[in-house]
Order: sequence, then C-alpha cells, then structure tokens
Amino acid sequence: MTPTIKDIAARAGISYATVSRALNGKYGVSPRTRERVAAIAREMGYRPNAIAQGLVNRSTKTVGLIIPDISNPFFPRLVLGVEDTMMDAGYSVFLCNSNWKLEREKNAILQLSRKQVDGILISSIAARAEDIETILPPRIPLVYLSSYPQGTARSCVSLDNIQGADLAVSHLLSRGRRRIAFIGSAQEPHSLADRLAGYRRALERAGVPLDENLIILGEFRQESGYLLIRRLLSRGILLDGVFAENDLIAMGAVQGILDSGRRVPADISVIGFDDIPIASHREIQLSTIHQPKYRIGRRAAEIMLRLLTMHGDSHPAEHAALEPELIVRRST
Amino acid sequence: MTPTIKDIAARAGISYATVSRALNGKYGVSPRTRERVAAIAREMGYRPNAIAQGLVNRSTKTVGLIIPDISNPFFPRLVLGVEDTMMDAGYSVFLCNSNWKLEREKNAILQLSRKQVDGILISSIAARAEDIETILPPRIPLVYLSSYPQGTARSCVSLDNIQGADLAVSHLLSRGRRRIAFIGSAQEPHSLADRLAGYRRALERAGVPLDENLIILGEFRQESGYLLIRRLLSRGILLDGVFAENDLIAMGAVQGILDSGRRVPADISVIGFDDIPIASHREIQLSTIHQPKYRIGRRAAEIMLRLLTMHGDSHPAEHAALEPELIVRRST
DNA sequence: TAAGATTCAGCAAACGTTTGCAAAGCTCCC
DNA sequence: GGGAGCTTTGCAAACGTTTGCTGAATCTTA
Repeated sequence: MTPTIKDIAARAGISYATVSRALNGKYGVSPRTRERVAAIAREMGYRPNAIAQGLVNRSTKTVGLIIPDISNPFFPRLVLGVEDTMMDAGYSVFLCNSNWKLEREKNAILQLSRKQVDGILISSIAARAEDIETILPPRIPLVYLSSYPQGTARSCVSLDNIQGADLAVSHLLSRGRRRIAFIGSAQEPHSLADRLAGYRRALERAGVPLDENLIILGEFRQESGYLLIRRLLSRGILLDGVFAENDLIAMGAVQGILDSGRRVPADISVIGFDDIPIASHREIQLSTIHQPKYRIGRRAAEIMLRLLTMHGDSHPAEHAALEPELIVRRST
Repeated sequence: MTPTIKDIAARAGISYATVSRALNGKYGVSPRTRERVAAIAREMGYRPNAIAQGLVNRSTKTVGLIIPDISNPFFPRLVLGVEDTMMDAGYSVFLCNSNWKLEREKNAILQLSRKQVDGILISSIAARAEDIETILPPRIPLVYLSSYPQGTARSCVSLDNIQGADLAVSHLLSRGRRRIAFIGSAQEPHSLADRLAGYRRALERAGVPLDENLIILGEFRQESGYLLIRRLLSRGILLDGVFAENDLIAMGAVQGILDSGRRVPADISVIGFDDIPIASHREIQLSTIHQPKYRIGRRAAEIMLRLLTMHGDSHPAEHAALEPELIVRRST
C-alpha cells in the first residue's frame, strides 16, 4: 500500500499528529523533528491522501466545469483558460459535457455536489436561473461563463452579446446591406435573446425596417446553417446579408449561398460570431465577432478563486462583460 | 449544512448504520424502514458525500485524463469519447493539460494520485515507459491512448501508425510521386518513430531511394509546417510530395507551397494525418489518414472500466491498434 | 534553586461513510 | 411456554487526515 502518515510516525517513533504538523509546517514542531519527518516522508514516497484531507478540511481543492460540448470548437480554449488558472492555484477540475441538454446539466451538478467540489463553473443553456440554482448545494460558489440564464444573481463572465451583435449588423449595414437575415439557434436562450436584441437595435438605429421572415432558428451546427439558408433562398426571399449567431452556422450559410449560385460577399455578405480557429483560416476568411475565449475562461476561474478564498462571507456577484471585437475578413 | 446520514437517522429514530444499509439496498433492512428512510432522504434532499464514501470504500469513482492540449483540434473528440463512456458508468473525469511537457505530465500524475483517482488515462509524450510509470502509485490502472511510450507493458489504444504512414506514402507513390518529404515533430517521440517507419517501409517497398534531406522536424503547429516547407523549397531541394505527421503541419505546408508559387496537388501533393474536422472542410479538402478519435477515447475508457471492475487481480494488458483509413481529397 | 514561561509532543475527537459482529425481536413448532 | 431459527437493528471500528487540549520537558529569570 502507499504509505500513510501513520507509517511515517511509526518509522520516526513519534505520534502521527506530530507528523501531520511537521508536514504542514504548523507551529509547534522542533526544526529537528520537522526535518527528520520530511526526510522520512521523502524516502518513503509519501503522498498525502487528498480524500482524507478533504473530509476533515471540508474542502477538496476541486472544481467542476460544465460545458455543452468540448468537441465544439468554441469551448476548448475556454476550458484551457479555466484549467490553466485553476491548476496554477492548486485545484483540479472535473470536466462535464452536457450535450446541450438541461437534464444533463442538472445531473452534472448533482454528481459534482456529491463529489464535494468547492465550486462550479458552468456555461449553461438554462433559460431560468432557478432551473439550475435550486439544485445547487447551499453555500457553494457558482460562476457562469460565456452563457448564463436570465436574471441570475450569481457571477457571470461573458461577452457583451448585444453590443457584439450590434457591431456585426452595423458592419453589414455599413457595407450597404439592407436585407439582413438572422440565423440562430434556440439552444442557448439567453445568448439568442441578446444577439437578437443587438440585431434589432442596429437595424432600428439605421432606420431599416425589421422583417420577421428573415429571422430563422435551427441548431449550432454547420449543417443547420446550410439547410436554413437554402430554404430561405429557395423561397425566393430577397437578402443581401447574413448575421449568423455563431461561426459554424455562418460557414454553413456561406456554403449554402455558394451552392445556390450566388457569390459571397458580392451578392450576400456573411458575418458570424465567436471567431473560432477555422474562421481565420486563409481559405475561409470569415468576418466575425471575436470572443476572447481563453480570457473568458481565465477570468471566470479568477473570480471563482476569489469566491473560494473568502469562503462564505458575502458573495458580491461580479458580472464581467468583456468587449466584443469586430474582425473583418473576406466574407463581408 | 447539507443533511448527512446521521440527520436522517435522527429523524427516523434509528441508527445511522441502518440508514446506510437502507440507502444502499443492502441485505437486512425491512421493507418498511427501507421505504421510510428513502422518503425522509428524499424529503431532506440528502446527497451521499462521495468523499466520505471514497475514504472508506477506497474507490472514488473518479479517473484522470491527461492530454497535451485540449485546444489542439485532435483531442476534443478523444476527450468526449472518454468522458461519455466513463460518465455512463458513473465515473467523473479530471482533465489535465500537459502542454506537451513531460514535467507537467508527471506533475499531473502526482496530483491525480493524491486525489485518489481509481485510474489514469494518458496520451503521453514520454519517450520511455519508466518516465511516467515509476511515479505511478502501485496498483492503479493506467491506459495509454493515442500516444504511448516505447516498451510499456500497460494497455494502449491507438492507431496503427506504421500502417497509417505506409498507407499515406503509398498513396502518394501511386500518384506518381517519388520525391516525398516527411515533415514531423519531435514532440511525440513514439508516434514520430512509427510514422517515420511507415514512411521508410513504403518507400523501400516501392524501390524509391530514401533521401535524408527530405526529412525535417519542427512542431505540431501550422506555422511550423509553413516555415519548414518554405525553407526546404528555398534551398532548391526538389520534391513532388509531402507527407506531414499531422494535419496542422500539412495545412501549413500547403500554404507554404502555394506562397512559393507552386500548385497543390499539380506540382506537389500533400497528405496529412489525423483527419481533424477542418481537413474535410470544402475549402481545405486535405487528403489524410483518418483517426477515429471518439472511438479511441471510448475504447480506452472501456478498457479502463474493465481494469477497474476486476480490481487488482492480474492486469492482462490489452493493446488495441485500430485500423487507419486513407481519405483522399483534393490535396493529392 | 524554585517558580513561571515557553517549547514540543501526544491523546483523542472529528469529518461522513461502510460493515463485521452481536444483540434484540419476531415467528413457528413441538 | 420455551427454544430454534430467522429477520431486523445497533454498536463500534475503520478509512487517513487535522487540530484543540493537555502534559511533559526545557528554558528563563529572579
């Protein structure tokens, strides 16, 4: 078996309480024993049992991170930002994929709370805060990142989605586009609402009438963008611009437009959202709204660490809205 | 605080041992008390403390997954395959990024073993098995996936890299190419060795002489592929084909070739390895060797589960080598 | 040198479970 | 009515730590 604190104590001929204090640099151990204990521990290859420590300390140095789908190109860098930051602070992170399902989000929270994580970071698709916050154990910190339910009082880190959408649509308008379609997904109710709001705001400010026929919803996948745009075009609906809720949809839309015999951007300009790695590829060159994914992850982790260290006393929720950035490429 | 088994016992007026047995469906509890306990537990919102359970059961229902970099497009689906499978079996997974550094791999193993994970899955860049297996706690299962050190006696799941490389190079040869460069990375010593071996084998079988000048190494990044191929071409070295150790390098190489005024595939054919999502994109269309990433992850997790259930008695290492598949696209 | 102060070490309880063993309660039969 | 045999329950130890309290030993000071 792996050696425990008691084995060390036996070998050193002292009580295991003293070993614990020596190893943890606690007050009340002579330098001599301290060194002796350290030497023996090293020699025996002692590794503290974090489970036992977690039980008595009521803290596991562990957090949960729940995202919809790690194989979606938006999330990896987000996850990396969280993992790097938490790891530097001595925490481990449980990764959970919810596959865009509320049920699985809830289930993940349940599992994580059983595992006594110290905190939970979640990119939630829930529409209402109660959906997920009611099943959360009492005093455990929660930080939303990138996507969060309406009306939560918890900390959030995300992009200013309204502003981002406004930026995107304004850009299309500045290119002389007037019939601008919005292609989105109902999978993330809150980001949909915000980006739609930004879309409306930009049109309104420019005095361009809103045509509800130009707003269509599917899923956050490339195929969805392709199918939706083709359906729109085949109905003979006029349009000269597309604002897609994310880059995958945008890329699908570009394909659909090309396949229908129209040109991008000459006939129809397309702009996406997220700036996933492929968007910048030389052969793709999709205009988009950049999201600093790594920074969002890091920032969320930093807030979590703050909540964790001031354990318990008053949680002043922090709502960080990072600035969106317009990236103009070939597709507009 | 969250209710414990003792709170339930107090409320039900019985000993907490009985509560434990009732909740776990253990033999020796009357149906009446069993139901009463279940009802009270539900009402109080009881959640078993997995830390306490872990301490006494000496099993945490937790595994660690160590990979080089989640933001590298090769890994997300691998991770998803592992996570899905482990989660279905009731396990949680700690994700650790090693950033291609052996030091960080070792450190991750240390952290994970302190956290008492039941097993570790790792995509290791270590060259020698001792590098990582010596710091592993005694009886804990280890499964390598996708990449593993030379000469390990542990279970591995990976592609047959020699065969894959052979397939790729043979394909170039079948296209009439004779001066085929190999562009790789020293970051994963074992996969480099195997793919280089496949490269040599294919050339030899075809009777094409090997030119060491055509073998160059950098990193697993697109920029690396770009720079290396440009350097090669600027030296005036003749070539009509490129086999890149992965798709990122291949994509960089394609750009480099185009920028040097040559055509792909007319002047130089390029084939990659991995079949990352972007490779199949209509504007990229990179020929490559397909790796079933999700399946590799799932398979590795399945092997882990098997090792976990037959806890301890004889570990018959299982070496699963999945079949590579040639995907021909525009770049050849 | 004696009393007080200080340093160092050990005992034992606690964290929330599981589980072997023993005791209590019940049923059933002669 | 008195065991025998079974079912149901409780007691207490154990998992590997941390830590408050207490006691012993050493040091300081007058």
